[in-house]
Formats: sequence, structure tokens, C-alpha cells
Amino acid sequence: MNAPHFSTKERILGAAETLFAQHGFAGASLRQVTAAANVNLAAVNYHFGSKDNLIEEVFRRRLDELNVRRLAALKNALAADEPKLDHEGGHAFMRVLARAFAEHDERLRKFLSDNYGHVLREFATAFAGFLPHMDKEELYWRLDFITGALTHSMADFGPMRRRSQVSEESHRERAAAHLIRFAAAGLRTA
Amino acid sequence: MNAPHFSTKERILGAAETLFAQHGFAGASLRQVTAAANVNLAAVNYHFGSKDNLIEEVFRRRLDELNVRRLAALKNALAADEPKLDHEGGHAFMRVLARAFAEHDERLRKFLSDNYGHVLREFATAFAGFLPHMDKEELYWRLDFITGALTHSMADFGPMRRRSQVSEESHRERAAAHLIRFAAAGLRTA
DNA sequence: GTCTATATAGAGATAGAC
DNA sequence: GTCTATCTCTATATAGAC
Repeated sequence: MNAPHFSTKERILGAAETLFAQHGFAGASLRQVTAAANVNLAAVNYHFGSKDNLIEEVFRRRLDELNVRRLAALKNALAADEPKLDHEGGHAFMRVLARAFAEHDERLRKFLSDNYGHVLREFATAFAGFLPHMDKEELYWRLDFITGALTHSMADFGPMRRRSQVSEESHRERAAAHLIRFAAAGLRTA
Repeated sequence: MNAPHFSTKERILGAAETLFAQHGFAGASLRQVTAAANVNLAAVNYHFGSKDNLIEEVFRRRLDELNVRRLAALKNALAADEPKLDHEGGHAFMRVLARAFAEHDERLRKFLSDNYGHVLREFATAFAGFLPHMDKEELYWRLDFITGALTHSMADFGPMRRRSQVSEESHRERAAAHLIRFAAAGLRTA
């Protein structure tokens, strides 16, 4: 069995995701990124053109696939009624995503909204279908609260961190179970 | 009536709060801060010693007073049962606070936890008293979700932004009313 | 496609005059 | 307490050899 070999581009993306999660987009330098990826500094500009483009690629790499899965899961849920939280991409990416919320950078917001806004809107429409008697504004507020709770907990912002005995996988599943109970009750209340 | 005159130190703190909220701690430079505050660049080091110390002072200025109010509100609520969301410090500070969550910087985390962690713990204890039959881990998860929802919505991360017709004051009150309904239901559910 | 070397700009911090 | 000037370091980006 050969170990999989990662291209320079992939190594840069992986290191960038980790370091942006840890230090933020402004806080992590291309020098740190290329050092962690074990590639030359100039490789970033060759493969991505600029730091801003690299940031966008970090999102694109995960979100393209993730949103396909999300929409499929939504379609299934519309038939089966069995919610399943999807957190593909791993821990580092959830933290990068949470950072994207914190950065009120207009360029990044626009990029995410233009490319992935339709997924959010499909989910909102589906929830409106399930809760036809709920005031629209009330519903949107509640979905926004759930987004906040999800982002906060999945990015390990709060004190409910994983204990070292528990695997990351089962920690996530436990967190998801708690969140679903909490969110469902908050969403349905009169 | 004389317009109030702000000291150099206060002008720096105000400008820093706004710019840190907008661009993050790493993203906002001391040069931007001092330019916005209309003071000399060297004034930051004279008054605060370093950028890191300035960041801590931005928090200390608001949190010292805010937490006194929070604890007083908790004491009242323990008697009266009338929750009131406190968001003293204004919009910019809520965004700075949300950024502090996003920054996984250990130094900043420790500073906030050392100086203000006891407030959080008092609230958790009070909630445990109100919900004596709830499993502790379940309760802590739910309080963490509420923290996420609160931070997210008060920092205007999501799409539920204030419309220009609505005043900031009444937008906040509306958001708080929605959040209290949502959080109360999520917290109490079996 | 990857390297070295460097251009250019901006950062935080400080020394010392006033 | 505030200024100018500057030190030193680091940043992003690019030019050009291999």
C-alpha cells in the first residue's frame, strides 16, 4: 500500500485551513502556511495568485461537496423525517467557517452568499413548509439562532470541549444529539 | 453646554473597539486605530505599553461594569423571575466580544476566563437551581447553545440584520424577545 | 512547477526632543 | 503627555534562474 501523496496545492490548502482556523485569516501569514505545508513561499502565488484567492479556495474545496450532501440529506429528510447533522470537512473547517461569520469582510461574505446562499434558502423554505402556521419573521429568527448555536458548538468556542478520552467522532455525535433536542424544542414552541 | 471632551486614552479605546470589531485584532493595525482616534501612533505604547494590553483594556472597560449589572440582574431575577437581556456597551462591543470567541488565542481566553469566568459560573449555578431535575451535562450543553445563539445574533452575524427604518434600540429588543422565547423552550424541554 | 532573491510596503515598538 | 524620526521585523507579491 502506497501512502497517498498530496500535491503542493493540496498541502497548501490543508495547512491554510488549519492555520486560518487557529489564527484567523489576517493572523496567519503565508509564510506560516507554506512552512507548515513544507512548500516554498512562492508556491502560494503560483497556484492561487493571492492570499485572498487562497482563502476562497479553502472554502470552495469543502463547501462544494458538503452542500451537495446537505441538499441530498434535505431531500431525504423531506420524505423520511430523520434529521442528520452533517459536519464533513472536520474540526478545522468548522472553525474556519465560524471565523467567516466573525469576519465581517464584505468580499468574503459576498463570495459565500453568491456561491452557497441558495442552500440556506432551500432549508429555510423546507422549514417553512413544515411549520406553515408560524410567522415568517419568527421562523427566520429561530433559524438564525440555530445557526449561531451550531456554529458556536461545532467550532468548540464554548466550554463544552471534547474530553481527551472521548473520540472526536463520538463527541460530535453527542453534541449533535443535544443540539437537535434543543433546537427542535425552540423551533416548535408557540 | 460643553461637549464632553475625551482623553487620548479614551479616544484610543473607542477607535480600537470599532476597528477590532470590523477587522479583528490582527486585522486592525495600531496605525489605523491611532488615525481614527486622531492621536499620534506613539500614544498607544505610551498609554498601554503594547497592542496586546490595548486589546485587554478594550474588554476590561466594558466588562467590569457590564458584569456588575449582570450579577445584579441575576440577583433580581432570582427573586422576581423577569429576565432582561443586558447588552450594555453597544453594537461594536458585542462584535468584539464575538470575535474573542472566534479567536482561539490562549492568552485572550485566559484573560477573559480569569477575570470574568465567575459570572458565567454564577449564572450556570442559578439555572441549575431552577431546573433541579435536569442532567448537568444536558444543561451545560444548552447554556452553551444559548451563548452561541446570543453571540451570533447580537453581533449581527446572520441575515437577520436591522432594517434602516428600525432603530438599533428596538431592533435589539425585538431580537431579545425572539431569543428569550426560543431559548426558554429549548432549555425547558425534556 | 519549483526555487532563490528581492522589491515594496506595512507592521509594532522605541528613543529622544519638546 | 505628545511629537518626529527611525529601528527592526515581517508581510505579500513578483522576477527570473533552473
